[in-house]
Amino acid sequence: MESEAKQIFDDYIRERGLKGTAQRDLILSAFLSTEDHLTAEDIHRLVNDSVSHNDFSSDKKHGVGFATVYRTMKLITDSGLAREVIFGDGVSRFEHKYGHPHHHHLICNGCGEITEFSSQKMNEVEKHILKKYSFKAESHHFKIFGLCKNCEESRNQEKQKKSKKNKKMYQEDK
Amino acid sequence: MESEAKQIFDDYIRERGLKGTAQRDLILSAFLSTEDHLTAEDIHRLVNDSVSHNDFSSDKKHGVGFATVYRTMKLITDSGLAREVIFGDGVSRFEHKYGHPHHHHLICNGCGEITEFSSQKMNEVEKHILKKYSFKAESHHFKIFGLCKNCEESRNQEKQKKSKKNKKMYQEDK
DNA sequence: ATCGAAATTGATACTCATTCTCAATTGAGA
DNA sequence: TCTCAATTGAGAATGAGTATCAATTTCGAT
Repeated sequence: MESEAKQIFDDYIRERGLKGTAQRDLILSAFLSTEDHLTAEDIHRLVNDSVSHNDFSSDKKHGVGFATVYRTMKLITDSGLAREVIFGDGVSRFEHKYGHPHHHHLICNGCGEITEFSSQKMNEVEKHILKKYSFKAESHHFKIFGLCKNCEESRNQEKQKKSKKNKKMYQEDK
Repeated sequence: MESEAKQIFDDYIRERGLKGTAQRDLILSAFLSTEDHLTAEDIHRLVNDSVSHNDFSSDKKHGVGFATVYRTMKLITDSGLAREVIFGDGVSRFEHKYGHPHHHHLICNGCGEITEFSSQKMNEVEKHILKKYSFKAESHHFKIFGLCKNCEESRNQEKQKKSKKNKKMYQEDK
């Protein structure tokens, strides 16, 4: 649960002689509040929106800064609660690691939806590859980009409408 | 072969009403000259080094600019000769696509060595996943980060040497 | 071979995510 | 409470990649 995660972070902070702060609490809570794959900007927004809604802090002059979000997400990642994922669009995202066994991702190029999957068979194939190349894995990630069911269907409908405008078309390798 | 690739690029250029230029030739040649996974900076260096060695162009005032490298690599990618690969270190790399069937990567965190692999079994597992989620793949990429055999061995040796230097140690009461 | 419209180029300014710097503030152990 | 190291926010800095633009080059039409 969320409180377990907070305990883990708290332990991590104390073990290192670091300090607990209101900002770190806010950022961790924001991160834990959803299962989404959040960017630093997402977290920054979540945190500052929630702060402005809390009137107990009406004397607060500043929101939480971007630098603090980045710094804290690094701590949360190092504590083992988060994993950084890179989908190649130039922005890092953070996903839950605690209580979330390793998985891979389907990323929809249409709507951006992210679906997680895992496969025992794939793990076995990977193990075989690693042995073959005498490679010691530290992390691994299979990403499949494409179209989710919904986006594929709506794209087909668009195609029918625009079917006269077929200009550019080259084949993918297969 | 290299000439076939150049023909493909030439065709691509002409089909689009674009122009052939010395810079584009240089950049394509640099890209084709190696099987490495090159960054834009790598290509920029390769191109400008080779130019300075060619005395036929001693009246040339400028080398090929970074912008031209980026622009041309985009063309080469669009022509189907290159594929952009993102290893998550903040820099894009380009690898051969023409004549190189799809594959995945082992990336050594120690020396940076990149090993390519492919697996029919993995393709089958992927096909199964795609069906399960009704997902239409457009691209996919399995990356495994870790240590190659050499780096793993030298890391173990280092560990043995430094095994006495364990100073900092906080109690782990759990 | 020349002409000229259109494409291309290099330099440079810019964007954008992320990191760094630093003075001011804050947390927590003594 | 005191003290001092850790933390903070603001803004500067970084670094990869893109956009802008005047000058240059290409290439098909003449």
